[in-house]
Parts: sequence; structure tokens; C-alpha cells
Amino acid sequence: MSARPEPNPADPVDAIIEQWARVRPDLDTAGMEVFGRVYRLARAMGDRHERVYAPFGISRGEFDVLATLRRAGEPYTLSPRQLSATLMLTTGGMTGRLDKLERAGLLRRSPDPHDRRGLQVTLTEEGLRLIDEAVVAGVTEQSRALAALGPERSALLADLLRDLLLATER
Amino acid sequence: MSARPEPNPADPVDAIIEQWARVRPDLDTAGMEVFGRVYRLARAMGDRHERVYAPFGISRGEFDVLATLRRAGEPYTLSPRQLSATLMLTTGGMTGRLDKLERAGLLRRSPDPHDRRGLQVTLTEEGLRLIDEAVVAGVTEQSRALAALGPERSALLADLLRDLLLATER
DNA sequence: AACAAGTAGCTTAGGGCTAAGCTACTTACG
DNA sequence: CGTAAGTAGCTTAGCCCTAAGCTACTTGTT
Repeated sequence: MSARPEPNPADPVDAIIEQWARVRPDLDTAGMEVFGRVYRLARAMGDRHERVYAPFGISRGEFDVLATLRRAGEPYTLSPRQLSATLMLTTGGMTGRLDKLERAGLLRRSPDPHDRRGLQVTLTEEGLRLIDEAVVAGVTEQSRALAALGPERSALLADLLRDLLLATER
Repeated sequence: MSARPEPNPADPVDAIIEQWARVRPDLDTAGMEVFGRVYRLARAMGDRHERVYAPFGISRGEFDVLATLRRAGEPYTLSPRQLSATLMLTTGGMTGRLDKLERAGLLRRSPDPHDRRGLQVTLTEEGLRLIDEAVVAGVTEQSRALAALGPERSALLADLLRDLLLATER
């Protein structure tokens, strides 16, 4: 109905916004244009990641634990507290993830020599090998999705998301 | 270290990418620039929505059920099957949400007159009143977050997200 | 030295989801 | 028509999370 042609085909979020316009034309739906898509993207890409990591025998949450240890660099050691803070997880949830990963032989819990309340969590050699392969599979999947946009528009999108994240996460 | 100054301050995702660059410089982290932020935005904004809807006595998931019925227009009726398909939920999960909302008096389940296997889910007057108020609170919260970007950059962001979503959700 | 306050990790109870399986009903086909 | 296949919604078992509470240990104060 617009005078100029739409440059983009409609997506499911457009359909939802149009529905709202019919029943509540007073509503300011500009936010849905962004956050509706952010939610759906997070879900869709999360599902894809889950499938990418499945052949390695780990879930996305477990991947995140191993990746955080790997990113820390040698000797690939962090405390459960540091991990749960980084991953925005309660200590209870962290205990569960560590239990599973330790049982799988991908990491090891040992007493912290400087604080007898604490533990150190360390990647095993097998854990290191696995995360080094899995992370490549993960970023490859992301690159595949981004290919549709092209490098310039991807970089522009990243910049806009950074600004929005800085404004939101505070 | 770059020749030109960075136009944006660093965010938590920049820190993660920098950490990867130190320990795995071979890794193509372009995807994280986008999807790392998408994940964090979804989580941060999801938490904020949860707090916005709490005073109405509903969770975000329950909001979504009521909103889907509201968007459908009069007589605000859909089947559990239609709802679970729209909300990307299993029928088991849907049963639970409907139980809670029905107990709260916000919707009503009645037999489908044309298909004795099926049900019709209908917003009660109280449910209609509540969702009409809650949806305003929700979009207001979204607009507040988007204000940091301004209208042009918000629209640009929405367009880029639409393209990426269309490429990803297939 | 003694003690209050704070912190680390674990346990438990409970919520919400999925996957799988159930019954009841409808639809398609020979 | 009668039967096989499909579909609607519910139930159950199991997973993973949070919130709250626990014990053990450390830190700060006097």
C-alpha cells in the first residue's frame, strides 16, 4: 500500500506487527521491529548451534563452559565462581554443568591451593582437543549464516548491536 | 592499536573476541560480533520484560499467549494447537501455560464445536483488559531501550535483522 | 586472639520446558 | 463403509535452570 516498493520481503515479525496494527493501531511497534527479531534470531541460531555441538557430545551450555576455560589461556584454569559469573549462571547451575563435564573427562576439579573454600576447574587434554575442534565448527556455522548479509552489512550490523547492547545491559 | 580511532566504546563481546584473538588468532570471529551480541541482547531484554510484566502477575511466556490471542482480534479465540505452533512450543508446554492462565481467570477453554478432539481458547474480559495494559508497558520498555540509537539507526538495524532472520530461519 | 561478616561451592525444592506415549476423534482411501 | 492413517490435547519422565539455605573457610575489626 506504500508509494515506494518495499526493498525487503516480509518476515514473520512483519506479520505480527501488521496484526497488531489492525487491532491496536495506537500501539508504537518500533521496538518489536528490533527486539522481535533479536528474540527469534537468538532462538533460531541457538537451535543450530545445539545441532552443531551435538556430534561432539556436548550441549551449548557445556560448550560455553569449555570455551570460557579455553579463552582464559594456559593453564586453562578458572574457579567455579569465575565461570558462573562469566556465564551469568547461578552456582547451582554451574555445579550441574561441571558434574557432567567432569564425568565426561573434559575437565577436572582440584582444590584451590590458596583458598581452602575454593576449587580450580581445569581443561583436560581431551577437553582442550574437543573445544579446539568444536569452536571451529561453531564459528563456521555463524559465518555461514552471516554470508547472506555480506561483510560490510555484517560489520554495520555488529556496530549497531554493540551500541544497543551497551545501552541495554546497564 | 589500529590506525584510525574506534568510533564505539568496547562492550563485553569485544572483550571475548579479543581473548580469542590472543589464544586462537586463526579463528574467524566475525560471526561472534553479531551473534554474541544477539544472544546477550535477547537475554538482557528478556530479563527486563520479565520485570515489566511481573506487576501484572504474568511471566513473559504467559504474556506471549495472551498477546497472541489479542492479536488474533475478536473473538480472541485460537486453538491450543495454533498457539503452540505460533509460540514454537510443544503441546505439553502449552498445556502448562494454559492451565496457569485459566486458573488466573485470564482465559477460558471450551470445546471446539466443529472438532470434538479440539479446544478453543478464549481471552476473558479480565484477560483482555490485562493484556491491553501489559502490551503498552512492554512496547514502552522496548522504545526506551531503542532511544539510545535514534529512529534512523533503529530502522536500519531492523532492516539488517530482517535480512539475517530470513536467511537463518529456513 | 576472638568474633562478626563475607564468600565458595554444594544441596534441595520447585518451575518450565521437551520428548515420547496415551486416548479420543477425524479424515482419506480402497 | 470400514479401516488405516493422521491429528488434538493431555500425561509422564527427565533435564536444566533458579532461589534459598547449608557448611566450611577467609577476611576485617577490635
